[in-house]
Amino acid sequence: MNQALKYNIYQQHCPARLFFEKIADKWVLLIINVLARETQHFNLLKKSIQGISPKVLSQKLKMLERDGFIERQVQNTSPIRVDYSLTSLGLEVAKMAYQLKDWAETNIEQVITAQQRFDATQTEESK
Amino acid sequence: MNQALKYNIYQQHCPARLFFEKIADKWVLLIINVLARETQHFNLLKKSIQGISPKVLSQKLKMLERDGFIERQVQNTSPIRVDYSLTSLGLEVAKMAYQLKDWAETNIEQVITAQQRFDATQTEESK
DNA sequence: TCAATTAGTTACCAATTGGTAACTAGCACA
DNA sequence: TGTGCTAGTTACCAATTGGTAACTAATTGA
Repeated sequence: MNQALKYNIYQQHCPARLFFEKIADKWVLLIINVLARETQHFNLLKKSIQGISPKVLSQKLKMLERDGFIERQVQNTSPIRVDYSLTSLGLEVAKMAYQLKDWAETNIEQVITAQQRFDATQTEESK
Repeated sequence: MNQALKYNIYQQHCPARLFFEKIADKWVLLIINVLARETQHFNLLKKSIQGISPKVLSQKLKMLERDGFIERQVQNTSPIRVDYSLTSLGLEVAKMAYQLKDWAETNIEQVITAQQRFDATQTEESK
């Protein structure tokens, strides 16, 4: 059976749609991008992703662990350290997350140009 | 100059980060996926993407047009019809949006399995 | 003249999301 | 015993996001 027929993100209550909504999230994609570089612990992640609060980071990590994208490993060091790393499933999402990140960083100038062009025609029209 | 050094999505106020946050959005990715199949007009888009309200659709389309991802063309039919289609810039994002959609639809079952496994260990622990 | 169709827009409200700051818990070191 | 470190959690509040329903505007055909 074709998966594409079974699950459809355009359908509001389809499990694939609900899941799609979860990964189409800035914090999730940023976290996955950081973990794709290397295993990190909580405070390092917080430092890497500027602007994320411990509350949100904790929530997203929990969700990502439950979904099977990341692995949480408590290290018996002192003070305690908890390592987060991508699973093989998470690594697959990381490829796409990286493409988005890379695209954003290399094409942002084109977007800014488009915005300026658009804004210029808008003020033109309102004359 | 290396673009990767100039723009960095991990930095909170970097233009690339702001832009990344805009495309890491479920409605945006759904709209782009629909338009990647074929040019559509407003009501067709609304029908295709179950659960989107006209307000949100209108807002996102305006943003996507300003950013240079889609083109808005008013057709001189009666009643009026407005066609939305991807630009070449939009087509690039569409490739990534499609990968995410496809991945979600084909791998959702693995995620559900992971969730069940996780939930089982959690109730185990709370005994 | 009135209903229908397309493409929105608007006001108002509800839900979700996220920030802040202070807190807990366990352990080590001075 | 008290301070510092890690890894969170919690309560409370603010901001953002989104839904609903009713509305506009232009045009066509009955």
